[in-house]
Amino acid sequence: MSSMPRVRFAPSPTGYLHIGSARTFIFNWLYARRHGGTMILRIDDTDAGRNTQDSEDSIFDGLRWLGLDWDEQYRQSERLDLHTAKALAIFEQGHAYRDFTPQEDAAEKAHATGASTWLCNPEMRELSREESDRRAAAGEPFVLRFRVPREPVREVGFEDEVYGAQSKSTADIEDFALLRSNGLPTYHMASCADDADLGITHIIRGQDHLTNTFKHVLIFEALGVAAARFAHLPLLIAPDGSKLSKRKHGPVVSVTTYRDAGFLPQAYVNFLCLLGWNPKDDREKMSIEEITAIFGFEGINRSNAVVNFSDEDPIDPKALWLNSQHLYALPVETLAALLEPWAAAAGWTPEPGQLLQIAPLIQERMKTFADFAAVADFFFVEPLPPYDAAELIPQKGAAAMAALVLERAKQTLAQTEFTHDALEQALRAAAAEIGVKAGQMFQPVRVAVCGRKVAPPLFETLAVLGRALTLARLDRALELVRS
RNA sequence: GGCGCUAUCGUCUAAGGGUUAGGACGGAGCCCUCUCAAGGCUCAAAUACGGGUUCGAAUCCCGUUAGCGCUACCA
Repeated sequence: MSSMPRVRFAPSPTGYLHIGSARTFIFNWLYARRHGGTMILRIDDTDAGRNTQDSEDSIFDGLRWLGLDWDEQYRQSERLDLHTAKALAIFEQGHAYRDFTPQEDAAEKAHATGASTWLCNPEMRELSREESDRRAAAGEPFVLRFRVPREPVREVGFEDEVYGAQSKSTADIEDFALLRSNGLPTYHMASCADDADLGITHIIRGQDHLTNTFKHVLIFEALGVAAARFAHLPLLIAPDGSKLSKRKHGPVVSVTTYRDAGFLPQAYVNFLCLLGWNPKDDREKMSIEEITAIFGFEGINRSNAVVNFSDEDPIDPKALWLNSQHLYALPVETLAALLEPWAAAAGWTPEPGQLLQIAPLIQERMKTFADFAAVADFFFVEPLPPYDAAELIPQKGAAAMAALVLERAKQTLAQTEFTHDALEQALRAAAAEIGVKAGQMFQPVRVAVCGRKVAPPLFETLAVLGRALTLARLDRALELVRS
């Protein structure tokens, strides 16, 4: 009987929610939800100097926007006693020692060893317990270092759920710090103590921690606890192959960018999932429920994934397409409701029910909500923004034809029922009567009513706009074409 | 420098000894059509390089190259 998995996402609050972090959260979340396990959010705020409340808030905001939740929450800084106690336990077991080398000298000595890797300072590693205690009692500052097994050297290994069997010689692992000279635990110490204490069963995190894992295995051993299972995720990288960084790549790495760009959270989650994971069939557009149903480590690949943005366009084209697919699949009622804040942002106040009428006309003409204002303006703006009178002139026609068509349209529309079928029938008949092609009839009307040639289908649009507004705009177009 | 990881169309990826190396985005073209979209169809586009193993290698092994990561009293 295996117990339910317990997984955690452990961000350090030093900036906004990074898309790579969001993806790590999602993969943890998927694993937990797939297996009926527990999702834990742990704020790794042991680096007091760099943590900010703003950052923490933006992480929460980002996760909430993505529609993600968690079952337990901890703050690492509130668990310092635990970390220190565990570090001391390791020390008492003889798996760690005090290093009294002043911080300034340490770097120098590490460099002095030349090209080869700094492993330890034998002088400190071999210090007798008596002397160590004496100097500590005298108040001399020290860092507590893990005593990596050296004689004999041995292999440290673990089985990664994604990368397979991993092993590394202790000859290549330095005596890393557990406690800083100010008494605070390092990341390695705090993280392992918490993972052990919280009963984390699967540590799912970025591949940048793959080599750190050997140290963590050593810590778990020294703590006398069974290590969690590990699953490392390929990293998200920039088109030039470099790691995505806030400093270098700016807004591209922030989840809020996609929210503000009018993405649907479920679409962005879908996009993130497809970076480094695939369902093994040809599905692309998937709901998070569908993904949860089949998520597993087998589907995760091992090479880093490029987020395909450019200087001209910070949005990955595939993310955009995926968003459009989710958008097109929305029920119109849902779409209409989601449009409200975007209408408000554009300064428009839709009539009750108006968005519901408009939604189906523009649904397949938006990639994101950011397109809404440009696509739907003529439904709300009166009078229309100025447009070039030349736009009113039909294909293979002249200004005279424009005037003729518009005049005839005006007469026709003054007495036609404003429904799709009636409008189409009447306008086609009108075109035939004055001897122009249907397109030569429709285009000037479209421009008169929408202010441009590119717009939703004409009859639906007219039906929504209504007779009064349509006739008023036709009048204005006539003035324009005659002047 | 040391150690670790990775390498399939421009990008995301499938194929894990036998396929014309598949799909998707993006690009090009055609169809549909009242414009624009959406949709349908077609085309161009990849196994980093070199050695093995094997009847047969994208796939297994070795090397090279490249990229990434770790190498802090950051996380």
